[in-house]
Amino acid sequence: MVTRVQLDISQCAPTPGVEPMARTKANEIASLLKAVADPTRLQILALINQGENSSACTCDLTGPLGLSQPTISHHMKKLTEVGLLSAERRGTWVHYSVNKELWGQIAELFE
Amino acid sequence: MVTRVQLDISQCAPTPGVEPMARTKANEIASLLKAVADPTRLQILALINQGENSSACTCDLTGPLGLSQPTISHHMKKLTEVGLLSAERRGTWVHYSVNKELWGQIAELFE
DNA sequence: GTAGTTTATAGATAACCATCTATGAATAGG
DNA sequence: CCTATTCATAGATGGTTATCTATAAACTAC
Repeated sequence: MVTRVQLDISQCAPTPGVEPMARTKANEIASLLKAVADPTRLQILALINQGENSSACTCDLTGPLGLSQPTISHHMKKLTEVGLLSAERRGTWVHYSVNKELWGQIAELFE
Repeated sequence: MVTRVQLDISQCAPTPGVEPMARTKANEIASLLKAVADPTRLQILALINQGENSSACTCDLTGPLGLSQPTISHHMKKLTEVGLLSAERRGTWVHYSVNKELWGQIAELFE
């Protein structure tokens, strides 16, 4: 007796063998993108990239962005946590600069 | 009488003339990135790009992602609203495909 | 028409997040 | 020591969102 493979095209049948992106990897990428997907943080990153030496301190940003110092500090922390900003203390000031390598790796996700 | 510009380097003085990215533009970009900055939607986009003809319907995704149909539908709507997915109805099914141009424009934001 | 299948919507809930005010910690200069 | 400046943290609040169940809408086939 010959067994036939029944192809039921009237039912929804996802392509077999197609595995979704691993959830852990998706979570990692999403965390990175979440850090950038905020209007204020986009403005912050643009402002830092705009500066002469590509760095800025918190107090440089409160004025132009019209936000309180704790709010800016909150955003700097978010960006630092994912590695997009690196912080360096020079006396009273903390200078933040953009991690260009990670910045470029985001671009590669969409190529 | 000559007026001197007083340079007080002990105070925080943001570089004059440096204007932040326009808030409206920042909001637009953030909306687009927010749509992508979700682990489930990253998996959805990867699955669609993985398919043979780069398209998929909702019912193809519920199984592999382990989520309910309304949840998938919710995510498809989010992605469609920002233009990252386009929907085409063929009979009972709705086929979604990725807008490659917009996809590439995201990459350009990080170059 | 009825029945089955796929997609969309409505409503609820729990979790998350951007912002504020108030306060503390760290540093520099007297 | 004290004062001033910069940055970080804690707590509160209003808004957003990812998920579910239940239900409706759209389409196909009989």
